Amino acid sequence: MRPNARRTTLADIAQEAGVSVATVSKVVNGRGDVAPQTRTRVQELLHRHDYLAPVFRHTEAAAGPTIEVQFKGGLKSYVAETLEGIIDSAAELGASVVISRASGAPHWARDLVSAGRRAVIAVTSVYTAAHLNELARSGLPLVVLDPLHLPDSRVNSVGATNFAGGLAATRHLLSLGHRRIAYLGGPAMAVCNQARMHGYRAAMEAEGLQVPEAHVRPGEFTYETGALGAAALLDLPEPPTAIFAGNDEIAVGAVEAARVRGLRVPEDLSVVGFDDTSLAQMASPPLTTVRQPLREMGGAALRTALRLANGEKIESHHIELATELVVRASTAPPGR
Amino acid sequence: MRPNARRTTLADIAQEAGVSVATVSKVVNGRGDVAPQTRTRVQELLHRHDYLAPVFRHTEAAAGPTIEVQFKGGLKSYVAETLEGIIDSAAELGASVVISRASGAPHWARDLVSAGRRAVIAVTSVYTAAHLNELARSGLPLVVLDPLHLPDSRVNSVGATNFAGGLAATRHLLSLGHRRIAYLGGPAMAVCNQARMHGYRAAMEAEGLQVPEAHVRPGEFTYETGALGAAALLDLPEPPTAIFAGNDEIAVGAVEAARVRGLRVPEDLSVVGFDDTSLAQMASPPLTTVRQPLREMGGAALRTALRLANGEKIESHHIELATELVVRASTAPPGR
DNA sequence: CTGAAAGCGCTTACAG
DNA sequence: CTGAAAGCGCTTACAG
Repeated sequence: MRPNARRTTLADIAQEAGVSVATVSKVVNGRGDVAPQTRTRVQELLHRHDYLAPVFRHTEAAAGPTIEVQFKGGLKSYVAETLEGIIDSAAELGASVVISRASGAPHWARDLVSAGRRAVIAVTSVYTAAHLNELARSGLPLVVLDPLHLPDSRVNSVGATNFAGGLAATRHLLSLGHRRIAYLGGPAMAVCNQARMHGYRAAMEAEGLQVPEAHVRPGEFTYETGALGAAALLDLPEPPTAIFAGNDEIAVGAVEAARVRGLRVPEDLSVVGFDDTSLAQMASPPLTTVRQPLREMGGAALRTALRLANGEKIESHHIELATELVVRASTAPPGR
Repeated sequence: MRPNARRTTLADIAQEAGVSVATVSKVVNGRGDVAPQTRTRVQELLHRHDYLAPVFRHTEAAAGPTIEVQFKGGLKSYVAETLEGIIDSAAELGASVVISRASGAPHWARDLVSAGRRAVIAVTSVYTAAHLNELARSGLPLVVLDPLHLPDSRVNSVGATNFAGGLAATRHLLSLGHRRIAYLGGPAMAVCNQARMHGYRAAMEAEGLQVPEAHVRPGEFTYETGALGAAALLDLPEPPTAIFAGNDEIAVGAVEAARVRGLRVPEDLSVVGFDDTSLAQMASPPLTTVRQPLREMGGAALRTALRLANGEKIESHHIELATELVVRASTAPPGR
């Protein structure tokens, strides 16, 4: 960022605001004894001049602005590949990446500001009104990657075209000749899951096919959901000949459920995943899946975070990158 | 770290060293115009009092000391699970984790010091003499996780009992009745690979078995090495009935090579992996493998890094955590 | 609520 | 090489 320019000091701001350095200092440190009007004017100037406390100048000069990436649950392939995209874009743009688990500690956002973080990227997390308030109070910008909620204009988010992906996956199975296709999904409340499922439903309806209730099963984005859900589906009087899974882990669990029952994939059962993490390429058989451009999504989130940290305006509070069907060896025409 | 104690200032050091604050300041900033003797005495005191420049005090108060984790190549399951261990231990001990790819930039170590990093953890990397010199000059402590070189007394490292793991994996296959067992390994120069291979050789020799040259194949720790290597092994006039793979990715590649040839695992071919990453649990069939306690290894590396950052002495420059055989569904007695 | 003044911890030209 | 002195950018009691 601005290589040679002398950094703005409190004195600069004080002069421009027509107040004393002491008053500006109070605003920076959030003391109470400042008139609301004065506070607003000074804050406005601090922001416009991208004022940075001297405690952070040294660090930023050496390692650039630092962005905090928070994740929930395990550091699975999905998160790891997104993180790779974030790290590489950060290296390119001269920023640093701190990684941690999302914490619900009382003043987490203010603590992050004190630690010099310039923005937060949350990977697949739920944010509550309390979270948003805490963030707003701290002034820390947030970018959510693969939001679990509906895009909310108060937060910036990066996702993928989940509906189109669900549609493409299901059409692929239909074009192979499948008619009994089940959907084994993630959490019912997650928007990404809903979009994938509705893409599936849209494709089925367009073909004039009824979806029996038992053929749509929500769950978690885990191997166990895949193994258990597929087992239940295969025990149905009229089992599906193909399963569209909400992500690759579910798909791999479904493949294992088939294997345990002596069914071969794809001869006896076709399976389509979602994400195209390294798991999909290494599954046996390699998985037909819907690719999410995870590294690119990570890169987009990082760039957005940096722009917000610089006080720039963002054109759109939500962007989606294109998904793409990748055909491998886990799908084939239905047997017999 | 030391919650209430007032931090040591330059004035404290100056008084104790019997020099002026200006001189101490010069030492801290590495200026040339200080007598070598004076410099040494002052440096000694700075280190003993754990002097921290004011630019870093604020950050450390809010987020603890920050440790830089560097990896090479992709952020694979192996690295991701280790990183999880590092992150969790850091959260517990109040430290922050910056993650980046290893860079060979000219003054990388000094840049890290300027950015306030207190130590570096390198995951599975090679370090050259140039690296070690750059580090020594910067004074930044290094901990290597799963070193690719022989433990060197100049660097601290954390590993696992690879030889014992190789022995256990091979004995398991022998006890199932296998006699033609092949080793499909990683890079020939990597010590962890060498130790696994020699564990395998030791188990074979103890049983009085000759290992044909063609049954030991080095490669990379990748799926491709597994797929290609297993294909070559299975084309041998007398193919092995079992393969011990240097890691889980190689094992999964071998499973796929078998599937492609119409061979079933474990009925026609047994496969044992190494690491027990999530890949092993999600493979089809689930992989018998040698578990490395990756999270614990990450935690141990983080604790060591923090102790070094605090100027504490470490008892041993290398520690190894125990591996453990995990039997799943990819191994069985040889067929027919 | 505001700001003059004292103070803090550090850095830097410069005289010796 | 060393350090007295001026200066920097900020914070904090405290008087008004």
